[in-house]
Order: sequence, then structure tokens, then C-alpha cells
Amino acid sequence: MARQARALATRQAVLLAAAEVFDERGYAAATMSEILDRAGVTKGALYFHFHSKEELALAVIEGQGAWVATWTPSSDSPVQTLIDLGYAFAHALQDDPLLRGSIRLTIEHGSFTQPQIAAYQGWMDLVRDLLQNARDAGELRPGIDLVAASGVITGAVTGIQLSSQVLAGRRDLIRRMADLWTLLLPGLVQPQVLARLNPDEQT
Amino acid sequence: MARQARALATRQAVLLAAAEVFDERGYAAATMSEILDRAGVTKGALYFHFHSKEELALAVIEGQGAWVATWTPSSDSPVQTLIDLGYAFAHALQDDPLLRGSIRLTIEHGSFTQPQIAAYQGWMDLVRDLLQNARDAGELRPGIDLVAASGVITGAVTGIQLSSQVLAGRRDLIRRMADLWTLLLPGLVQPQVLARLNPDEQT
DNA sequence: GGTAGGATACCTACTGGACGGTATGCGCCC
DNA sequence: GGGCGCATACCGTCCAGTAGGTATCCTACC
Repeated sequence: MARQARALATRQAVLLAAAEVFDERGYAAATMSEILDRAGVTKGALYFHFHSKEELALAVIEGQGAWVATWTPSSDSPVQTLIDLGYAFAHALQDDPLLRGSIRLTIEHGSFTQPQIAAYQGWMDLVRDLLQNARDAGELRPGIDLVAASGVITGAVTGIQLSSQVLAGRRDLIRRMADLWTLLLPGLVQPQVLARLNPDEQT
Repeated sequence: MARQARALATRQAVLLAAAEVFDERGYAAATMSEILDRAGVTKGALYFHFHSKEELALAVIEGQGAWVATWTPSSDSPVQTLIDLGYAFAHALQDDPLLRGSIRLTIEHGSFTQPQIAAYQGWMDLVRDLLQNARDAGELRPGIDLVAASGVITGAVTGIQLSSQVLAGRRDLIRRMADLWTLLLPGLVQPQVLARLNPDEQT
């Protein structure tokens, strides 16, 4: 187990390169050669750390779990926290190639249905917990189905992100997130709470 | 140009099989052999009608234009028409393999950015026109940005559809659409109009 | 503190197979 | 009988993965 520093570095280089290529091309169209070139690593090195293309993809998918783990709530208002999470996610998508690749692999359904469902479910659980807090704090409108709402929010963010990616290379992602919250919040929270919230990004 | 009936039949068979395979596997992972097997057609026949894999994919993408062309408004309320369009789209996704394949190819960004953007834009234009009618009919809340709203709606439907596909094979798509409208409508339409609308499916 | 020796980390050359595409030929309808 | 519609055999390429060798490091014993 005594890992060497160099080994960790190459492992990270491979992971990063793989995430980039998976993000740009998708799993099937991504080739090992391109990942190797971009990582500046030889085949032997790669296959020492990851035994197959699929295993490499699974490791990339794990990346979003790591990202969520580092995230911390930002506000005392659960709904505002949810909004801020959306923006934090959007910024990470623009800056963090590993998260990008992870999301693309999660979204395109291919060979690994199981990890994908787990990843989706993780997001939905996170959102549902925040909504539960919001209900406890009296922020939500009555009659909201938490599971349904978390499904809608997760799905909508997925779609917003995807269309922004296809149409504008994710450049207008922040604006689209603001548009989404503007439309979504009135159906989600109490009117008097709505006035307190900021659907745009906090600066 | 004097096409024979048999030729049209094989062309349709190829198109249908291709849409199915593209829907299930995505463009890159789809193989010509599987399309050939499923269409019950030989390579020569296929390549007589479509000169390359890419050309075949483009023909499949066209399918959604054809679907939209056959669609007709259902209600005198523009917003209700928009809702019904969503459900009609959802049902078509469950029943029409050609539309399914077309949507998958549009959503996964790969080699053909141009037709994809055109397809997206077509949906957004359609939604924006309906919203414009809704504004003219006094159904919309004041201050709604039509372009932003059409982007959000199109994106959200895309995401809802995608998550339903990954998580449940599109089986819960209708329910998720209802959840979406329930959450979205209060931010979109005037309160007194909201009471008249039916966010669930018309039967 | 020098060195044996095993484990860790990596390199290069290669392989089998599948894939998209083509060349050529043949029947059958107008 | 000519061209439309299709069948079959084939080709070059590229891909994921592997075999087997080599360098680099860690440990331990003197």
C-alpha cells in the first residue's frame, strides 16, 4: 500500500485527462489513445492504475461525489442554500474538468446504469433534505411533494446544464440558472419568503 | 425519382432500426451491424439509401421536425396548449421510436453540432411563440422574459425526460411532467389564470 | 550507510477483432 | 434492356487490451 508520490501524480493526470476526453466526446467516442496523449503517460502506466476503460470511467464518475463532499451549506435559509448550491455547481462545471466529465458520464446512459442511478439519487437526496429543512423552517408553500419537487429540480438543472452545454458551451449557464430560479421559486416557496430570497447569484 | 414502393419500405425499415439503436446506445456506440440486423436488410441496401453513418443519423434527427409538423394546438388557451404539447411529446417519446432516437441524438452533443442547435432552437421558438400568444391573451405574469422562459421550459423538459429515461426507462415520464408544471406554472401565469388551467394531463 | 532484493511503477511492441465503408455483380421492374 | 434496388465479399483502419521487460523506490540487514 505504500504509495509513492509520483504514482499519485500520474494517477491524477490520467484521471484528469480522462475526464476531459469523456466530457468532450462521451464514453464510447473517447479513445484511450487520446487520454494517453493528453495525460502525457504511456499505456502501461495507465493500465497499471486502471485495468480497463470502464474502470477509468467509473473512477471519473466518483468525482462528483467528491465534489459534493467538499460542499458546505452557505446560508441559514435552506432554500437560499439550495439556490447557492445550484450556482456553486454551475461554477464548478465551468472550472472543474473532473466534475464536467463526471456529469457527462452520468447523464449519457450507456453501459453503467447502476452507478448512474446512484449518482442521480445522491443529488435528489441532497435536494430533498434541503427541501425538508425548508419545510421545517416554514419556507415552503403548503402541499409541496418533496420527492416530486426534488425530482423536478434535479431534472431541470440537468436539462438547463445540458442545453447550455450544447448551445453555448456552458458559457451562459449562470444566467440560465437565474432564469430557472426566477420561474421556479414562486411555485415552491411562500410569498413572504420569496421577497427575502435572491434568485440571482450572491456576490 | 420514380421511387418504387419496396425501396421506400426498406428505407423506412432502416430509419426505424437506426432510430432504435441510436436511442438505446447513442451515436458512437451504435454499430451499423446492429442496425442492419434489426432492419433485416443487407449492407448494400442500407448504403444505397444512406451513404454514411452520419447521414443516417442526420435523417433520424429530422424525425422530430416531422413530429412537430404533425402536431396541432389543442386548446384556445395558449398556456394550456403548451402544457398539452408537453404531454403529447411525452407520449410520443414512449410510443414513437423514431422520435426517441431523434431526441437522443439531439441531446448528446457529438459530431453534429449544427443540426443539434437547429433542433433545440426549433423547440425554443415554438415555446416562445406559444408564450407570446399567452402574453397577448393576458395569461402571463408581468415581467416575464419570453426568451429566458422558453429556454428554461425547453431545458427543464429535456432534463425531466432525460432523468426519467435513465432512472425509470421513461416509465414515469407523464408523472414527472405533471410535477414540473405544478412547480412551474405559479411563476409563469397570473393567479386567476392558474385556477383555470389543468397541470395534469387532459383525458 | 551501503547494498541486496523484492515490490512498485512504468515502458514498448504487439495482437485479435470489430468497425465503417467499398467494389462488384445480379435480379427485377418500367 | 437499362437503370434502380439490392446482395456479398472484401479491405484498411483503429481500437481496447496484453505480454513481457525495465527502471525506480522501499525495506532490511549488516
